[in-house]
Amino acid sequence: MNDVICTVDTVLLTLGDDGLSVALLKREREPYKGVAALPGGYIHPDEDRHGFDAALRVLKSKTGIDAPYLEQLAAFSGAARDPRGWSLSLAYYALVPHAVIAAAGHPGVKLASVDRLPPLPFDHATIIAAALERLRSKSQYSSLPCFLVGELFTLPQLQRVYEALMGEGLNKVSFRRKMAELDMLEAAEGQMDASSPSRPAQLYRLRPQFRDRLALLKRGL
Amino acid sequence: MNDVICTVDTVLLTLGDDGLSVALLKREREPYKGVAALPGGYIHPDEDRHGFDAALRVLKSKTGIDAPYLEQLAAFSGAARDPRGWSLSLAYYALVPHAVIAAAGHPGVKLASVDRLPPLPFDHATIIAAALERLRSKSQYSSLPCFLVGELFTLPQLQRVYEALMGEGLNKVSFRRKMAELDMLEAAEGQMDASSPSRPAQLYRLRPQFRDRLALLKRGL
DNA sequence: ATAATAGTGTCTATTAGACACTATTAA
DNA sequence: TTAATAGTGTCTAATAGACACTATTAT
Repeated sequence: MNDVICTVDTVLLTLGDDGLSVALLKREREPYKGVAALPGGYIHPDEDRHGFDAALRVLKSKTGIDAPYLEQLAAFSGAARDPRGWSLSLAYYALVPHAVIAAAGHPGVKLASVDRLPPLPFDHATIIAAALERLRSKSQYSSLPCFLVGELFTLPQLQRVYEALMGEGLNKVSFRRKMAELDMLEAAEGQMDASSPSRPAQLYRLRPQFRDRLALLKRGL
Repeated sequence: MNDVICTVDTVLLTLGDDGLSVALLKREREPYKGVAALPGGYIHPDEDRHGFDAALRVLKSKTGIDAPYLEQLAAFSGAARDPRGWSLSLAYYALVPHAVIAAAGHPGVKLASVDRLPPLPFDHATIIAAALERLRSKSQYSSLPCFLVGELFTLPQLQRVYEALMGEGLNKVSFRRKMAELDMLEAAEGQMDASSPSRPAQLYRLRPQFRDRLALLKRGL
């Protein structure tokens, strides 16, 4: 009908020791064989019910990660982006806690700090830039950053995540007011200690209704 | 390679006498021949440099409209949305002043109020709903609504457009403070009168640098 | 002058941030 | 006890909205 190469690419983001990082994999085939690239693959019309399914399948098969926060980013298309011909990539982005990547432990998956990306094939650098912009923008007014922390977390931890994403310090009182306004957290009865030579902080978890959708603020941040 | 049907669909929006409206066209071919649908068509890999180009071409050929505000909305894909098979539609949305549609004057183009849409083929109702959500959301913190008015407009007119999109009245003083903060308007030297049996309002136009990109508010409207 | 809407000055209410103070743990 | 960080009360600053007043036109 019309010979468009249809693929999905996924920007899998996590927050590790050297900040926000993307999962990259060495390509197994030409073009760009051996070059680190976003986990991606062809859409399988006989297997994937829709694009979202395809992104889930690709993530699972290439990184071992199962049910992350996953959202369509945009479609990237054109004659110039792939040497094989006119192509269209459905780009998705996913957020996972750092521990989840370690636990999945797929061999080829390497994390690269978004501030020190290697040269990337196709328009993958553009796709990552778009994902970062989306993540940072949505972090201003939603619970999106919660998907970068584990199931249990403290408010100071969460605030540090927001601060890392938005690149600026946040007022503690305002931050807590906003989290209360979002009304998405519930206190766990345990307490934090481990790392702290100081007062332990209350642990929280996401309330069930916000584990697969976002809580939104009226007036940002 | 993989047999995915690749199309573009465009949600062309305008603000007319009965509120926000979408341009619909009767389909010339099966499936759904004769049914009103979004202007759309196949991607032409030999002709379109990328998806955006395809959307421009489709809009021009089906509605006669030339250089509207045009932005990618999302990709809609899957096995179930088109009886012909697994398909992927790149959806774009466009904003134009009402007068532009009249001036283009393509025969088959009908405007339907978004509150009274006819039954639509494929997932076009979903696509329109997504476009409206995007438009309303971006209107909260950007100059997007300016693309629904003509080249010259008054602040009261612009405020009415914002109010129509957001479905609520806005404070006049705050609205004007925000427009000043956006710093995107320049006064035209003429004055408005025509319709008014009262004081004429100052005419404004978009400053050149905002004619093809958005001005953004820090803290929403 | 009157009616009608444009445009502004200013007061009040709401929201965000600064800052300090109390709380709770480990050593 | 001290050091360190969690958590909160409260004052101040910034922003948004209410409201009324002046401005400019047609009749």
